[in-house]
Amino acid sequence: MQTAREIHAAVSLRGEDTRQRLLEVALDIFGQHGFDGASTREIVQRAGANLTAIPYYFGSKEGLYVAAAEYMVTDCLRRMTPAMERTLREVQDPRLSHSELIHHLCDLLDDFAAVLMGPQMPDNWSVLFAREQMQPTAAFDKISVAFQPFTSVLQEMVGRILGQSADDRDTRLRVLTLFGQVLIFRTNRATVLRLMNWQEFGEPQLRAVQIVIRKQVTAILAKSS
Amino acid sequence: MQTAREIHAAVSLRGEDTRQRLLEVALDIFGQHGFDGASTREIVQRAGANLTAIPYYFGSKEGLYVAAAEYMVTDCLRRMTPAMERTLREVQDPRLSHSELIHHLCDLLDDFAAVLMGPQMPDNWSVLFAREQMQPTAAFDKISVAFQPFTSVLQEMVGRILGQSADDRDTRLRVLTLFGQVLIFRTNRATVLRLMNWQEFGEPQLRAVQIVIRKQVTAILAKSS
DNA sequence: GTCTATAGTCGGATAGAC
DNA sequence: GTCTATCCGACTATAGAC
Repeated sequence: MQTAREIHAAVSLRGEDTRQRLLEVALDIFGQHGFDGASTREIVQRAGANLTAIPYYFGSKEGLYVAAAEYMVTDCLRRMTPAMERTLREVQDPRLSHSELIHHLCDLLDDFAAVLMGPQMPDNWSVLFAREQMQPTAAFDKISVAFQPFTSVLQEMVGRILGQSADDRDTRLRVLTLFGQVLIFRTNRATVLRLMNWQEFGEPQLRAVQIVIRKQVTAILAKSS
Repeated sequence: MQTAREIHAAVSLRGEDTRQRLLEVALDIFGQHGFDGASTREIVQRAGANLTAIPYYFGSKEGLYVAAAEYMVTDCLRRMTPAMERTLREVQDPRLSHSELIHHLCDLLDDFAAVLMGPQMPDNWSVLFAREQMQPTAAFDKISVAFQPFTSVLQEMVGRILGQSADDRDTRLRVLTLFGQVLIFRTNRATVLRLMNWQEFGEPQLRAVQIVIRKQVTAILAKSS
């Protein structure tokens, strides 16, 4: 027989579980149809929850949207954390050579590409992310803040490699173009697949992309320039 | 007094005008709210047309969407055409030096950036474009076909500069990363503005971007690499 | 915490007059 | 070609029982 506390705990667990499933399904559907196009009915149906669970847990459809976006960036960052911590450790040594620094930077970008292109990053997430870039909503702040540590690391490394401040305008522009070279394989996937005659974006494709990016980053940051 | 033919011509003109206004407004609103979120009532209201004009001219809401996407790429290409024709003319000379070729390529990318970032390219257009990239609809084919000449030119030039075939896999990947370096300033505008501490994307900002891209493209395609 | 029932709004499409 | 009127389905949010 259950005590009152155990019953309450069980109920809470069930509630947390419902909340979680709603977040996951909502993220998928908001990405697919956009905020306006997404139907709360479809969300609760696929999540196996009741329609009124959305106002109950998230206040409103908009609250659910913001929570889903937050869930997405948290998950992305969690998968980027190991690579970032490794890089921070490697870079602590102040006597690293120019080419060693470039090597560590390329490793970090490799992992970044792997997270972006990997099967763990559903297309629908990217769509939601892209939409927030061009039409920021309340969710954009959460996205932006969460990604700041990552750009900081890149600025530090690029600045050090180029022998200029991490906050230098040129440094920041360079970081953005580095991002761009990786991101296009995500944001313009349809064009990439068509131009490359690829049917899917799997392991071999990721490898090819990583190789080209390494070549280009090395050339861009080479000492002669 | 008007003849029957003149009256008919006037009506046709009015019809064409309504059609045109619907296209322009539809493009803006589809970009802003997505296909599902866009309201035909809002479109006709802002276009000063009647609700039934959409089924009449475009068959359905979906027909209007495809027509609007087609209208967008036609307009973009029209603005890119002068630069492309100039480049094709410049590149005809088979004795161009390595650095001259790079120079012409940079000029083309400059114009590409100007079209992408310029005030003539509304944010909402980019959003529609981005959505089609990740969730292609019937409109994607029209977009894709229209842009093919542009990628062809880039493949030709990059291949020639690197001394390899225009259809080489490495050539195509290089072209994509070149695109990426420019496109990120469009597709991730919110992140760009925040990282650069820019309030808007005007003439000076465009200039700064063009300078960095020239530097990087030159480094990437330098003979030593 | 979860459910049913329902209110109130807005969506796209069509019929038919002019 | 343009308009009014209308159908009917889908939407979010809420009240209130359990």
